[in-house]
Amino acid sequence: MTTLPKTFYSRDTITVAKCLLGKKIVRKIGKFEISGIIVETEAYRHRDDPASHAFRKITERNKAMFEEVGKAYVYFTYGMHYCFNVVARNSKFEAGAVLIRAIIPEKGIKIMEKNRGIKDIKKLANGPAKLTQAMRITKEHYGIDLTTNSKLFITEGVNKPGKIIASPRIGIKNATDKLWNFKILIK
DNA sequence: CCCTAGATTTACT
DNA sequence: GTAAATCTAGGGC
Repeated sequence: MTTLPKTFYSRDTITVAKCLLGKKIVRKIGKFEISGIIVETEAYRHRDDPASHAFRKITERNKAMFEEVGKAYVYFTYGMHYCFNVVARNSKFEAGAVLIRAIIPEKGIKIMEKNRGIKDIKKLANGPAKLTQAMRITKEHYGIDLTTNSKLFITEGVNKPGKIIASPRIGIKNATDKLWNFKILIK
């Protein structure tokens, strides 16, 4: 299982968002391993994307989106939730990231159930704040390099994602005409 | 099943 | 001060 390289993330943010579908997120906590297949993503870009955190200017919160591709951008919102993004962009943009919105749990399901406090597998990680809670991703992962980190990284998963469904992004008010939410149906 | 409201921190129109 | 890349519980149907 090889970790996805920097070159994977050095492409257009939207391309990376689509290509991340079907890939696998691996999280190691002590000797335990948690993993899941990515089934939904959203692309957030820079100057052409009013819905992006990076649209206006660089700030303390969004600065990771301007840093090296392949890093993690974790932000805190609604007073109680973390969301997990991967920095990705080509050379045309100064900033960009892909929000991981949902995964299908694979390994470590018992740990995820414990982290989430529920047992319904379908609801374990089917939302951006749910998967961070299930995998224990927090601010301490802000800015880590997913291409070199051994506790949290992304590898090849199922190779053929099949049909990709494009939709408007969720929970935003601007740029709802852009179909930058991508998902696949498993089974 | 669908809809509504509340939780609670951060960042800045 | 208020809106935010959200989730859950609870009530009505």
